[in-house]
Amino acid sequence: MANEPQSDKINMKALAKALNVSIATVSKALRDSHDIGPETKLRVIEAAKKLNYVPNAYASSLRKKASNTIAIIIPEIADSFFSQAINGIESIVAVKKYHTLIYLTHDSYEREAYMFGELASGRVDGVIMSVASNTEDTSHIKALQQTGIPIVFFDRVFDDVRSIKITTDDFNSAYIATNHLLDAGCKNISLITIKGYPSILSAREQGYHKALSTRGINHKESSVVTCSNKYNNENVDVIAAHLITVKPDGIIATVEHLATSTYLACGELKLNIPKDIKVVCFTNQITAPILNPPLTTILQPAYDMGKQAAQLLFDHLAGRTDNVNKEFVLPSKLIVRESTAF
Amino acid sequence: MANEPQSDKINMKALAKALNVSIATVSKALRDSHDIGPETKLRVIEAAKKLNYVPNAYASSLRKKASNTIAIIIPEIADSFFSQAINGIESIVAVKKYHTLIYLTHDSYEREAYMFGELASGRVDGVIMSVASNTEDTSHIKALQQTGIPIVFFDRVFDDVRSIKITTDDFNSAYIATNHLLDAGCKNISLITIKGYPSILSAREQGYHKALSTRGINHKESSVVTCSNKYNNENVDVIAAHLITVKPDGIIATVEHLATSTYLACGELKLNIPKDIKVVCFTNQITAPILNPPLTTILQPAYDMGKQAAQLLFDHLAGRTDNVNKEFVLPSKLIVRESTAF
DNA sequence: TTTATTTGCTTAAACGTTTAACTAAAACAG
DNA sequence: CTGTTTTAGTTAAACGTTTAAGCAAATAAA
Repeated sequence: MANEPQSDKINMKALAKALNVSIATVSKALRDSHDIGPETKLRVIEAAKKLNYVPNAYASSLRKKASNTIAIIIPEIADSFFSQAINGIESIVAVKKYHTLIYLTHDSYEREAYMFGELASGRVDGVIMSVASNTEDTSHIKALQQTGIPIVFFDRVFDDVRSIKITTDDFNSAYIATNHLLDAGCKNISLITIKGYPSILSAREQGYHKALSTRGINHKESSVVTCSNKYNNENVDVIAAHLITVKPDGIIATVEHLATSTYLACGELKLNIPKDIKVVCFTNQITAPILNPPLTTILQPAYDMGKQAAQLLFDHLAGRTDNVNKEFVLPSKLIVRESTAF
Repeated sequence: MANEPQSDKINMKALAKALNVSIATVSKALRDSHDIGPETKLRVIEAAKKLNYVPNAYASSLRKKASNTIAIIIPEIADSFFSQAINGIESIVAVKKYHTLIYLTHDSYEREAYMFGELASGRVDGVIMSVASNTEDTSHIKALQQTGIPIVFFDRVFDDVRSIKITTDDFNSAYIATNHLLDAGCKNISLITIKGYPSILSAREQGYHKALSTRGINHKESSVVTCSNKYNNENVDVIAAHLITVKPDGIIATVEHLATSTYLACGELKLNIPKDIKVVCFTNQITAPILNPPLTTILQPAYDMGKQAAQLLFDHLAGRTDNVNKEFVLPSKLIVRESTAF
C-alpha cells in the first residue's frame, strides 16, 4: 500500500490518458454502459482500482442534479427517541448508499428556517424532519417543497403541510396511561409538559383530559404544569412547587427529560414513588427499568418510525408518489413497572 | 409569499439576464468583490433576494474545491457520550456555517473502511472521528490523510496515526474510581468491560490494575469480565454468572450500557447496591442520579471534547497546523453517589 | 497634453462529471 | 454486393459556479 504516487488527485482525465481512451469511455465503462466493450470495461475498472480512483461527488451531483444525500432535521440529539430514530433512518440510508446530513434546530424556529434556506442549494435530494417546538409559520417548509424536494415528517409533524407523516398514537397513549394511573388508584393526576410541539403535546394532553372526563373526574387547570424544554434544575423547582401546592397522587410526564426532573423533585420532597405518588413518562431511555423505582413508560417505536420515514422517502425519490400526504401511525406501548404499582 | 414564480429554479444565469449584467458580475457582487461598484452590488443583492436565489452548493464546491462540510464518524449514536459530543461539535460547526455529514460505523471495521473510501470523493473538507472497536488496520485512515483531508480523533483514538487527538484521562479516571471503591471498603473489585477500543478500554483496565497493585491487592484474571458491545440480555446473564462465581463486592463498568446490565444482574440476584456490592460506571447518562440507587459515575467531558475537536479541525482548515499530532487530554470527573456509599 | 493607474465591468476558461449526438467499422439482411 | 443495423467508441456540450485575464472609460500623475 501507499506505494502508488497518490500525491496528485487522480480524476477521469488522468485515467483516460493512462488508458489511451476518451474520458467518455472511462465514464461509461465505470457506469457499466452498454456502449463499451467488455474488455475495455475491464481495463478501465482495473486501472481505476489500481490508481485508486474515486469519482468526485460534487461534479457528479452537479451534472446529474442528484446528490445521493438526505437531510435529517431534528430538535435535539441527546435524546433517546431521536437517536434511536436516527438509527432507524440510517439502517435504510446505508443500504441505499446515500449520505446523511444532520441538522439540529435546538428547537429554534429561526435556525430551522435558516437551514431550510440552505437546503434549497440542491445539497440534498430529500428531507426527514421533526419540527421545532415553536415553529408555527410553515412558509419555509412549503418553499422547499416547491423546489421539488420531498419532505417526510416524523413524530413532530405539521397538520397544515401536505406531506408524508410518520407519527405514533399520542392521544391514545396518553389516554391509556391516564387510565392506567386511575386503575392504580390515583385520584388527582397532574400532567407535566412543556411548551410547543402542538401536534404531539396537545394530543397527549387531550388524551389525558379525555381519560379523566370519561371517568367522570373533574380536572382543574392547575393540574397541567408547563416546564421549559431544557433539562435543568429550574424544572425540578417548578415541579416541586407544583407537588407542594396541588399534591397530585399521579404524574404523567410528556417528554423524556421530565422523568429525571420529576424523580428529583419527588426525591427532594421525600415523596415515595409509587406509594405517595405514581409516575409514568413518555420516554425511550434504556435506564427506565433500573430507576428508583423502575419507571412505567410509554415507549415510542423510535427505530421503526425512523426506518419507515426513510423507506417512504426513498420510495418517493424512486417515483412511488402514491403515499404523498398519507399519515402513518405506529403504536406506542405502555410498559408497566414499579413506579405505578398499586 | 409564494407569489413569485418559484417553479423554475433560478440560477446565476437567470439572475444575470434579469439584471442585464454578466454572470461574473453577479457572482462577484454576491461575494462582495472589490471589482463591482456599490450600486451594482446593491441591485444584484436585491434581485437575488427578490427572486429567491440560492447558490448551487455543488457547483460552488466543485469550482472552489471546498465543500464547507465535515464528516463525523462514530460507532453509535444512541449513547449519551456521543450525542453530547455531537452537540459540542455542532456548536462550532453552526457558527462556521458548515454542514455535517454523519456516519455510523456500528463498530464495524468494514463499514468504517468503506466510509473512508467514500470520503475521498471530496465530499468533505475534514473529519472528526471516534474509531470502531475492532479497527486495527489503519491504512484506510492514512490513505484519506494522504489526500490532504485533516482528521481529528476524539475519545477512541489511534496511537499509530499522526493526527490531532482529543481524549480524556481514562487511565487516571479508572485509577481514581478503583481507589474510590477501595476507600469505600471493597476488597474484591471486578471490571466489567467489552472487547475492542484498545486506546480507551485498555487504559481503563490498566488504571484499575495499577490502583489495585499500589494498594498491594493481588488481582486475579477472573476479575475482568468481557461482555458484548450490544445492549442485550446476554450481557445481564454473563454479569450475573460472574457475580455468582467470583462474588465481587465492587464493580467498575467501563461503558455506558453496562450500567443497566449490571444493575439488572444485581437485581436478579437480589444483591443490594451498595450494601452487598458497590458500582461505578463510565457514563454520561442524565438518569444516573435517579437510578436505584443513584449511580456513581465517571463523567466524561463529552460536549467539550466535541467542541474542542471541531475547533481544532477548523483551526487546521484555516491553516493553523501547529497542533498537528498533538493530543489534548480533558479531565473526566468522578461523581460520587449512593451506589458506592460506605 | 500624454502616460499611468484605477474603476467597473465582460469574456472565457476551469472545476470533474455525464450524456446527447456523431462516426467509423463491423455484422447482418436482402 | 448494396443497404441497414449494431457495436464500440469519440467529440463536445452541459451542470452552475468562480476567477484569471482583458478592456474601455474615468481619474490621476507627469
